[in-house]
Amino acid sequence: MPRPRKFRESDVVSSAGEVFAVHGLAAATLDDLVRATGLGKQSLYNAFGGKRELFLRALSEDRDEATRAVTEALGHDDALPLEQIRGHMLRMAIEFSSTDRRVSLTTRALVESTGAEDSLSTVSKAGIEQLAGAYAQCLEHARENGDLPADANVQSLAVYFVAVTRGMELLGRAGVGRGVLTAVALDALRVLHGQRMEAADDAR
Amino acid sequence: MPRPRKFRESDVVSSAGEVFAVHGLAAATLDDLVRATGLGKQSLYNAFGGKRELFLRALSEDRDEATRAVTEALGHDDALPLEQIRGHMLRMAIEFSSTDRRVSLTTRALVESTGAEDSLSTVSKAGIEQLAGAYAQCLEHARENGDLPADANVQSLAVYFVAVTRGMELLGRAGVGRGVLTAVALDALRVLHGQRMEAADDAR
DNA sequence: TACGTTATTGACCATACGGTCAAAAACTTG
DNA sequence: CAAGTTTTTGACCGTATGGTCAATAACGTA
Repeated sequence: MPRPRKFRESDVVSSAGEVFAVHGLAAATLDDLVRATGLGKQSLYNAFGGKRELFLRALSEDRDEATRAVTEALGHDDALPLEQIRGHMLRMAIEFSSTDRRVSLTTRALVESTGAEDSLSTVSKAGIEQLAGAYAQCLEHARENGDLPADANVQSLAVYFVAVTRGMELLGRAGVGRGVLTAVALDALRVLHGQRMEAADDAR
Repeated sequence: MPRPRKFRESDVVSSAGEVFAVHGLAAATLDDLVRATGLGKQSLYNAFGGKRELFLRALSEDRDEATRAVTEALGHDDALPLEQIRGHMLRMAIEFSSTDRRVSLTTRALVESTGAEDSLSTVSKAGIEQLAGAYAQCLEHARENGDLPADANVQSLAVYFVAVTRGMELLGRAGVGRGVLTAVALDALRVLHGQRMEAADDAR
C-alpha cells in the first residue's frame, strides 16, 4: 500500500559514489549529489540519512566491488597464480595512469577520516583487510604450487601489494604516466622472484 | 618606518601545516588556522592571501623538508647505499605506524586537487619528483658500487620507493601496525636483491 | 473508487564559512 | 616628538552549506 520508490538504491549509491570519488566527502556538496542522483534532497535524506551515511554506503559498495574485482582477477584456475598477479598489477598501472579524477573511496575515507574511531576509518580498514585477503589467497596458491618459497610470508606480501597499489594510485594522481607506472609495477613484482636471494646480498 | 610584524612567516607556515596535515585543506577552517597560528584573520590574509595560498606555502615547505630528510638519510658516505635505504624504509614503517592523525601534505594535495591544472597538483607532482630524485641518487651510488646490476633501472626503482612509502603511509592510517608495516618494508626491499632473478623464475 | 501509507517536491532555516572593512596601534625615521 | 607606513584588531557581510518542514502526489489495497 505504500507509494513505491522511483529509484533503485543501488543506482543512487553508485551515482553518489561517482561524485565522492571525484570530489571526496567533504568537498562534495549535497547539491552535487542531488544533481548526480536525480533525487531530491529529502528523498536522499529519507533513504540514506545524510551525506556521510551515503558516503559510507558508497564506500562499502566500492570496497566490495574492488575486492570482487581482485578476487576474480586472481582466481582463475587455468593460469599460474604469479602470472595472474603480474597481469593484475600491469592492469592497475594502466588504470591508475588514466587521467580521470577518480580516487578510490577507500583512499578518500582513509585520508578524510578524523580518527581511528571514525566509521570512515573502520570501514576502510576492513576494506584494506578484504583486499589483502584476496591477494593472500592467490599468493597462498602460488606457495602451494612451489612458485614461492615454502617459508614466504604470504600475509605480509599481501599487505605489501595493497600498499604498492595504493601508492601507484597516488602516483597516477600526480601525473606519473603509464610507462613509469608499468615499470613500477614490474619492479614491485620482482619481490616474488627474489625471495630466496636475501641472505646472499645481505652478507656482503 | 613601517610597523614590524609580530610573527615569523616560517613559524606561521609551520603551525598552519600542522593543522592542514591533520584536517586537510577543505576541512581546515580559517578559525582553526587563526587559533593555531595566533594571528588574526586579517593578518593571515595580509601576509599570505588566503587559506589556499597558505596551504600551498605549507605544502612547499613540507615537501622540501621531506626531500631534505630523505636526502640526508640516504646521503651518508660512510654506509652502503643499500643499507641506508633499508634503514630509511624501516624508519618509515615506524613513523607511519604512529597513531597520530597526520597525513603528509603532498598526499593531501594529491587527493584534494581538483585537476591536473590545479596548483595543488603541480606542486605535489614536483614534490614527488624531488623525492624520487633523492632515492635515485642513492640508488645510483649503489649501482656504481656494484650493489645493483649495471642495467638496473634506477629511475623506476626510485619511483617505486616513492609509491611504496605513500602506500605505507595510507596503510598506517588504516591502522596497520608497526610489525606488519615493517614486514611490508622488508618485502619492498627485496626488490633490490632479486634484480637478476627475474628471467629464471619467469621461465617456468 | 476511496483510504492509508509513503515518496516527492520545493520552500525554508540556522549556521558557519571564507573573506573584507575601517579604525586603532606600533614601530622607524627625520 | 611628530609623520608616515604597515600591522593588528574585531566587527561585519554575503553566500552557500547541510539539513528540515509541511504540503502534495502516487501507489497498492480493500
